[in-house]
Amino acid sequence: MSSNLENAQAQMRKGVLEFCILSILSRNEVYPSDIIAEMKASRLIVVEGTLYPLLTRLKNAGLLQYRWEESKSGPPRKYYSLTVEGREFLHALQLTWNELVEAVNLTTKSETQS
Amino acid sequence: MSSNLENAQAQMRKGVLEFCILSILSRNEVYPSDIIAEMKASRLIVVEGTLYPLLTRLKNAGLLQYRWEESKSGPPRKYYSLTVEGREFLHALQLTWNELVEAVNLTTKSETQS
DNA sequence: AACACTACTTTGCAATACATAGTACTAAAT
DNA sequence: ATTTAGTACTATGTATTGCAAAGTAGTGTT
Repeated sequence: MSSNLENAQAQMRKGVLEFCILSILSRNEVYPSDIIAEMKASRLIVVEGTLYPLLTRLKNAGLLQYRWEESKSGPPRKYYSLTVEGREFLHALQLTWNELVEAVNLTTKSETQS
Repeated sequence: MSSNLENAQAQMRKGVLEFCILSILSRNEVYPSDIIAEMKASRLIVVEGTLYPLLTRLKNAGLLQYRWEESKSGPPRKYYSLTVEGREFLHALQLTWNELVEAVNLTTKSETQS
């Protein structure tokens, strides 16, 4: 059983997961392990069991596409990239994120005033 | 059926829900309708069916306390406030939020570099 | 007494992150 | 050539939790 704090912190991270993954894909065509590495470098942990189904979901929604590529060190990899629709989607999420940051700052930093 | 975009946007907001509610309670002793009004003013929507169970959960976790207060215009109200433990919890969440904003900015704004 | 308004509670559902286990391909070791 | 290790992708079950919707109850007005 995990603590309340860990739960709440995880909740926060969950909210931006999709957004971050799409952002990473908007810069590079990468395969899942690359994404995990990049997110870990930014202190945003993702694990396989989360990422693979999420990528499939985004692909089925028409936001992502992939191509197979051979690998020297194992089975072939799925290299993902954004579709046109995916780019529009990402743009909308970026706006939402900016608004959210502003809203949270309002809520958490404003003083009582009558 | 709601769109993918609405889903993703809602996910983002969910992540900060607990944090914002605790923040509001750290400034004022308020009852649930006050919280709903404040969050709506900051463009963060919460509805009764979400808020009431959440407050109960936080209270059971020892982060909140409440006292009953009579109302002129209806049934008595539960006025909530943070416990000492709740304040510590909120402080930890504030740190997490700051780190998250930084991490997201890293992930979404950094350019490809080799 | 009936109705409206406000406040709080409960129930069931849907979305989804995660742990875990499983499949499959490649390369190296024996 | 078969086994073993490493990598990549897939599938399944569970727990959390936000929300819609329906229900209960107190107060004041008509």
